[in-house]
Amino acid sequence: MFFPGVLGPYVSLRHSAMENIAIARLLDETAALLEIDAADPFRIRSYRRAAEAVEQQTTQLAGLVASDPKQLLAIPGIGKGMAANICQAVETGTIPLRTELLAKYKPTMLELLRLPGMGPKTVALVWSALGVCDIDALEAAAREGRLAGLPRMGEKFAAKLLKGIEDYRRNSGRFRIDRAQEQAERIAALIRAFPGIEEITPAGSLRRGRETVGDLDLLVTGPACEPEVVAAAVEHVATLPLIDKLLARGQNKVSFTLRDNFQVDVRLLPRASYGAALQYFTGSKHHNVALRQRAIKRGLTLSEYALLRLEDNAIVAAASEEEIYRALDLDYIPPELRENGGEIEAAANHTLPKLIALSNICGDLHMHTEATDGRDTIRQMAEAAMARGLAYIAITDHSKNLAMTNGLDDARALAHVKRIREVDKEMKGGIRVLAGIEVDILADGSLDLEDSTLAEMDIVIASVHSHFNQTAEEMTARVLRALKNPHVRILGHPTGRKILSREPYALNLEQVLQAAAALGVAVEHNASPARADLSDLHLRRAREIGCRIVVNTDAHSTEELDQMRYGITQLRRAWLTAADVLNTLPTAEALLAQLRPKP
DNA sequence: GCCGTTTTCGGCCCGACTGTTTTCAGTCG
Repeated sequence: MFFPGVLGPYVSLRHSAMENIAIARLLDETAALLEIDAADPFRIRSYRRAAEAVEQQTTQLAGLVASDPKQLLAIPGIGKGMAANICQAVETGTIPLRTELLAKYKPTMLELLRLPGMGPKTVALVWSALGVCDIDALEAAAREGRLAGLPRMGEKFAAKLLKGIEDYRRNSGRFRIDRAQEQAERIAALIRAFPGIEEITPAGSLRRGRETVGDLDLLVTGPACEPEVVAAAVEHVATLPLIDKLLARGQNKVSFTLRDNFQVDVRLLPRASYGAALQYFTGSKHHNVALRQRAIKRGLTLSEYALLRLEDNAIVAAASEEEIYRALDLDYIPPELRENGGEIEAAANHTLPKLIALSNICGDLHMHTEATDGRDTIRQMAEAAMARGLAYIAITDHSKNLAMTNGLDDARALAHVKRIREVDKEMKGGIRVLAGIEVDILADGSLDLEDSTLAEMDIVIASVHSHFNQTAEEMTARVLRALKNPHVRILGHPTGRKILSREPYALNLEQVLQAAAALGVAVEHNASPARADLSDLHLRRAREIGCRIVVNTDAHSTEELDQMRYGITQLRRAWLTAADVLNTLPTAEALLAQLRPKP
């Protein structure tokens, strides 16, 4: 936590302000280096656990280190050694063991671990055998066939690796929307501390709700941003404590990067032109081009400063986006639709859809508890969901095939249903708690629990968790067979896509969506920003085909229930309305009636 | 390295799937 008002913006907070997330990253890097070093796997796991524990703390540990380091020991997973590591991290910016290992290996090797198929053993192997320690060298080695001499590295491996490198390069430098959102909120809070700042809005792809964000554009306005006084506010922004590198500092713009290389551009704008700037910097580029063409046809010209009449440069609109769109004879276009994908025509014809909103969501049908890999209890999840205004939820823990998550076998799953039913009663109608399960689809398309077990569930979500290198035909056949199991009511995260780490697996999604529509199985859009597994195009297609769509958080803790907002953003980008999504139905009964009937 | 003891040593989520090594180590979830 930063306190610019107390410490003043000029005090270097570099170490004392080391945030939990940065400490967690150091611990995690140490774990990765230990893996490459083939250290004791349990020791490695302690570092990983410690990293997770640190990340989940709601108070900043740097403060604790300064006041009472002993309190660190109260955190589960933090013992004497880790407490010392955390203190070192806060005081020196690194951990001794990490420094030591970085002398033996190279920091770029940590990046290699992010490539699919590259685990610690393989990273260590290419380093010892070929001296390869970064992505460029690895790519060269793969292309030149130098990997072929190494165990388990044939043609197929090299091809997969090159594809992985390509995907990685395409996505690197971009940040997941939730990370960008968090950073935007933190920076906005610091900027707002300056008197005379009234409004701060993230523009660019964050405002449009893209899955990933390249850099952050923050637009700021208020009396302090008027031209004659803006210099002081610019000074405030240019000296924010979280700035790592100051890149540029102009009359009303400050550019900088954060420690993780995330670039932020802050623009301080007078109120009178705020709408034009917001419109301009929100984009997209294609949307803006089309809008400017439309303006010219009307004898107007649109820039980041204003919408002007060409003949006499008179200002037609500038202060708000609404008046700019209105002056162009358009209905207001929500940022999520601004991709030049037909939204301008629709706005002209008054046929823009009334997009779904977070407030339309009445239930969440996919979440985990401490019974498997979740963090909280059934009761805690129910209470948290109720506090968020939901009318119903489904508890859907993992099944046994996901052994790593302590997945439920038939006996445990049945016992879990009992407990869910009890909690449902305890909630006394404040919220309905449905019993469910997320079963795994095995390679042959069968499910990993007995039908008699599934029959006890209100909601059965079938998900593919292991997809590896199957062909599209194999994957599709697998999913199609699972859909035919009459107990399955939802197809979970159907593409298995993970943002920033891998491509969607090959799967004939068209065939799968058709089958789901025909069988009445709902298709899930997973709201978790790590997955966002159906793209907006997939979602539009699903609706066209007549698929029932649900949006679920797949929350593993009460806090993750908040991730619903990111799922809604993706649905909005797909032009979906509340009527297109099943879990906007007001009651559990209404929803269950719309899902495929239980056999 | 952490934890929880039957307190100071032994346990620590484990099974499916991959490539290509004819028998399994490595990766993934």
